[in-house]
Amino acid sequence: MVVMTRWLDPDEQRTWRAFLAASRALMETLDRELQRDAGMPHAYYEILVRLSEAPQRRLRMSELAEATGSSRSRLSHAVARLEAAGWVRREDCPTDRRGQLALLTEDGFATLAAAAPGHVEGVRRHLFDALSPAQVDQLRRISEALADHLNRP
Amino acid sequence: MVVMTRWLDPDEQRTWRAFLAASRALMETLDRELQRDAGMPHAYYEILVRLSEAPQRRLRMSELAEATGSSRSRLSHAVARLEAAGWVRREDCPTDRRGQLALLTEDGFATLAAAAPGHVEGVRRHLFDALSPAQVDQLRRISEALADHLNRP
DNA sequence: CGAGAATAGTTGAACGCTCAACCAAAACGC
DNA sequence: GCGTTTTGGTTGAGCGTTCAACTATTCTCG
Repeated sequence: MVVMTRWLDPDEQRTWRAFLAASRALMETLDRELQRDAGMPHAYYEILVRLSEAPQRRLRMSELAEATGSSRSRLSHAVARLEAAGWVRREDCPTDRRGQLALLTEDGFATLAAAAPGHVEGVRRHLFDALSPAQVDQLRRISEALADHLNRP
Repeated sequence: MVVMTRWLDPDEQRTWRAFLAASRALMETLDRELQRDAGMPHAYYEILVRLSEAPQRRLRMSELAEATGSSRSRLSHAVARLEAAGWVRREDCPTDRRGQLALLTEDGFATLAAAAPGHVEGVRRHLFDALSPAQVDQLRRISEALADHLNRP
């Protein structure tokens, strides 16, 4: 059966391209800043953040993957690099012999603490400073609706 | 001089993380679909789109880079691959001997035409179907403000 | 005009991500 | 209990991006 494409009208087209350009530019800017100032990509920073917030600064690999919205494979590669940098260590999971825990080292915590102010400042300058309080609220609702929608079975 | 970090308040934190998760998930979903259905990443699809819209389906490399929000290096590598696939060809620029034109081949156009309906459907399903018309409008204004802000000198 | 600066584009190495294949341990089902 | 399936995680190859270095042309202006 032939299904007609629901093309985008000019408004939708404009919205989609603006969103594409803005989100890409924002991410690239933050990524570049973090790479320059802390020597790590944003994805790695996020891993350190999640570990730092976890009880005992340790998480199962699968939980960490879930928390950072990453594939298991990506996380596995990333943790390998973070381990080589001395910022993360792996431990066997005591309750499941398949499992691995990733834990943030003192070094990793210190590196994160050093990187955080600059990065947060970047998020504020590049994102929040451009938006009114009402827009921030709108963006939150939009993003949550979107994330919800994408996670539907 | 010591500058106090302007940390994110809980609302901002929530907004930032939601935006991060949503935009990443959206891009990954569309990228995966395009890779599966058309054998190219979203970035390459965008290059073909821009070329298809240009007069005579050809653009200077630097204009193409600008239009797709890409670095010259990235574009150079990308066009090399697209050329190998037979979707794009390079030509010398007649007015500037440093310059190169990228032009969309018939094959490239056909491939784009075949990929477009599926991709547009994906954008609609994953993005617009999740939002009210008011939210679409809000997202456009937010994205344009953001892009503007990021381009300020 | 001519020297220096700016612009256009390419290249190669290093890095991060994806995908598919894989191994090991746990959970399930009869 | 034991084969099957599912889950947790890793691995290596291939691809796309970044960054810095580089060549070649054009622009600037004293």
